[in-house]
Amino acid sequence: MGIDGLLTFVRSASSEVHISKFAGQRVAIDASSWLHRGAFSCARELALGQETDRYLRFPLRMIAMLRSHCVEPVLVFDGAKLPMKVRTDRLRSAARSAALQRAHREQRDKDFTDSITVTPAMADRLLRKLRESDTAFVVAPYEADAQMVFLVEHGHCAAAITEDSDLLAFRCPRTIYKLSPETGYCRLHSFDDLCHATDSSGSLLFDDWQSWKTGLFTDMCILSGCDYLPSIPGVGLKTAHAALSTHRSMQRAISALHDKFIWSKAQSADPAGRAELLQLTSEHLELCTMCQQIFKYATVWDPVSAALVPLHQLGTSLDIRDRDRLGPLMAPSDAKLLCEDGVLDPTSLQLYPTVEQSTASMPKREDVRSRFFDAVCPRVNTAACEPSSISIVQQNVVRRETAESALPLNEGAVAPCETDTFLYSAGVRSPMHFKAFHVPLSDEAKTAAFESAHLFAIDSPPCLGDAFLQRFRGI
DNA sequence: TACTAGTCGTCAT
DNA sequence: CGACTAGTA
Repeated sequence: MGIDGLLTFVRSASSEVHISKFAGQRVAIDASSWLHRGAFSCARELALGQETDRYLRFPLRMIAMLRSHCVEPVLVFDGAKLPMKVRTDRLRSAARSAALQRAHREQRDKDFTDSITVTPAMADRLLRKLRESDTAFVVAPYEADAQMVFLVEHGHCAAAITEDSDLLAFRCPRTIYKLSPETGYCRLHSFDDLCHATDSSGSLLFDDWQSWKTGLFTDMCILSGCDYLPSIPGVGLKTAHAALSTHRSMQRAISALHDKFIWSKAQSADPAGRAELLQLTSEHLELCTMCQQIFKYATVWDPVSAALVPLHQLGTSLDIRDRDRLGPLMAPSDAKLLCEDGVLDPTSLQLYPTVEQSTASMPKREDVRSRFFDAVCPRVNTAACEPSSISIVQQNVVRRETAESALPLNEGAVAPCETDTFLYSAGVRSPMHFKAFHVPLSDEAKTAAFESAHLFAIDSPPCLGDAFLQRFRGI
């Protein structure tokens, strides 16, 4: 998905350049897309579970190509899945499994390549190569897209290289698409150049660019359907653009689109359904507002402060449920190991198996980080590599179990849950899967729990889209 | 005219 | 993931 058709829509505001335009500068790379392309060279082996690392060739070749033009890459890896994205992820992984089934049956090349999945293990192997070659990297806590935009906006990188149109929705200042591995030519989209974008008849797409720049452009992407939320059936980029051009706000555009949709279904006169339709409209607006927040405040890693921060400064404080939709925070020590050191699986927050073995024999860890951030970040704390407590509690996956005395209760892993009960973890560090136990705690323990700001509970995230779409289709 | 659903290519020999 | 296209309202 991404934003379907967006790159074509704004093509007039992009330009063909050579990558050497960025000579002497750093660029952020969407590492997953390079791993994905690399995996084509060994799709069959990967599908059959055979040992191979040929998928590393392509990314390494691309890195060499960039360096040959004096462009220094910073590879940005995907982190954990955002709760709002489960719908899209589920669709994609279902398609991959289906392809894998067919591949096993019919042994067709196409099915093998369709089944390609970039796994954390593959990312781990690339990360190791990057350390060997002193290549900079960042592991995003959640969306690599948001992380790349942060690096570009804060001047760590001059541009982002990707194939995903979401970077424009994130308002990335400079994005490079279609970088040719052979020639080094590519298509550059500068966000501010969008003010010159025209349609096929040559008229300006974004009149009063300032208002598009500050929000309407992203609103257009959301309304046309993004990874976090499907669109109203029949609404694509053109319609979203037209509605926002006329109405100039998400709220009014949604109202207008709903009216139009309902008119087209010729049911506007039904008085019984009217109240429910109003309800649907306001729910849709709320879902779109959540998407706005993700595109603006998604959780990213700030290499300078060595902390998880929102992509942009949060104007107002959000309630905890809204906050966690942007990507739950985690223990600072975990965030550092994950994002800067790249030694944790983003989903489980467990050390990669291979790394765990080497930690067991207590090797030096100084070479673990990327060169680029050495200057701004302190040394790795080896002690922090020991598996410790979980840092995030996601109530919808908590399996409530009775506490048993035999279980080792790690320090710190406490989250306020009910009045007198706290969730106390048993040392599993994944924000997505873990066991927790209801344990009554002493007052001191409660105080300690509240004082550890990084420990908290979140409500079950909604699986967006499905129910919403069904209700629309039911009209 | 615009949206949709489907197909194809991404590597690399 | 995007690009491209034939089919549809």
